[in-house]
Amino acid sequence: MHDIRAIRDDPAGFDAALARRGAAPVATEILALDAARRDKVTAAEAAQAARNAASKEIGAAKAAGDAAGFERLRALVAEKKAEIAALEAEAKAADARLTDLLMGLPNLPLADVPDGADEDDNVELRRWGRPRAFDFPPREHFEIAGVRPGMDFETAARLSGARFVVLSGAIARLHRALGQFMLDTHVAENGLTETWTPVLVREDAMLGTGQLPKFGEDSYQTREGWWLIPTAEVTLTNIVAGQMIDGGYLPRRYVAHSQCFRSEAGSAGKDTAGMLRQHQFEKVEMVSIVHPDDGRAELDRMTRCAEDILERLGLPYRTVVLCTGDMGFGARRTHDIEVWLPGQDRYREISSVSLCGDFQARRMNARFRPEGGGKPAFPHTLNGSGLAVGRCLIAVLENGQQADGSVSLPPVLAPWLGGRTRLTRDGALV
RNA sequence: GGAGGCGUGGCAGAGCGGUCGAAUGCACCGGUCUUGAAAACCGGCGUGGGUCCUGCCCACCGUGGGUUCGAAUCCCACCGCCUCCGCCA
Repeated sequence: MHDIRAIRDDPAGFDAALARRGAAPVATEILALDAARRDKVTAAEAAQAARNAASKEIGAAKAAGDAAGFERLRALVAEKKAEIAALEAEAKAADARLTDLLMGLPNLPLADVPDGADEDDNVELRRWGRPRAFDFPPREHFEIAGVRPGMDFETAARLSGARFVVLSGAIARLHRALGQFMLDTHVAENGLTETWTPVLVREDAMLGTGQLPKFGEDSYQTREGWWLIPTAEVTLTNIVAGQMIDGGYLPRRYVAHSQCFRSEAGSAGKDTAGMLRQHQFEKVEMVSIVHPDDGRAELDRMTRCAEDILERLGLPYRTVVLCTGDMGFGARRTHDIEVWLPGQDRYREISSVSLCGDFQARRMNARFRPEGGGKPAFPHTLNGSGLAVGRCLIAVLENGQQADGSVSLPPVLAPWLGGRTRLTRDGALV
């Protein structure tokens, strides 16, 4: 959510920043609602002050035995009371309209974010590794001989429908190894705090991080009203919701390995083969809560944490900065990391790291008290995948595949695979 | 699922119809003392909003209603949390 003062101070600048994201101007409407709200608030407060003054006199009138004065003041208070109720109702209505409007507005891009309409306008920051030269046509992950016994979409369809998978044997273990490797690496090497959270959350949590109110279609909700998290960003970030954080407690850096659930509404027909796009998947997620001065540096740090995982796995990637048209709702700047998938002959998103500024902190009412005293302020929040486990599994399989249908696995995973480093063409770990 | 209890400032915790924006303690920020620190003592210290802004005003004791001249205090509803019993991984 945006700071109404910032909009008051520079409505044109606000609209201009929104326009970079392709959003229509709203500052005029916001300021009109804000002005109406303040008019009502001011009027209501004046009436309240009058009532309070009369209330005080009542005591004196009664004590003095001034029956006439008492009745007169009593009538005045009754009159003000009705007036206050009416004005407060109007102020509240204006405030609700304003909040609804503000809660539906996306965050503003930072100045250094490139303008653009869609992913084609994203700007590459760097590349790491070189895609391997194959002396045979590389297959997609679900076509590789050694993979097929352990990746069962038919059974998953019977159980759950499209966009689900049953993993078994070596593939299930490799999948588990990847998640553990990522989590252990972030904790041991990057100083993040291992966290385990619910995957069912209240509506407030979804509002806080920005999945709601606009994107309810993308997530699942239970009969009891809980939402299934589409990412652990929701729970990790909302850890500080409603809190007053001691300034010395920042930065907070969390990491969690969780199930994620997405309805993929609007993705019909996209990535239907294989396990690239599933309704349920695993992700290792990083979240940082930092001092406002440290947000930009933290974005780079977090991006490096994610890139580091791919480098340890020996998977070629490129890092792009999303253009204004491709950024998510709550982001001010986003770095996507795309891993090379030989089977698709292209880079595909495997991580997205975003700096949200105080946008989510305002929605969550998460504040910190600066060290050395001072007014409470909003911290800045960041979130990033480190990494999407299912997609990483795909990348490991496709990049390591051999002509005979076996797969060479990254040596770094051996400790989580009982020392094994290869998947045979029959689907065994050796 | 059944029964009961509780929601007050950063935290703990009083208050139970007016003198309460709210005692007290802790934490925090000054200051005295000290070579320095601690202790002790003195002072300060909630949040948000409005405004004709070196000030003044308004609101806020989970949320929303109600009773009353007047509500943190009484009543109702809702939300949340806790405890016990049942069930259960």
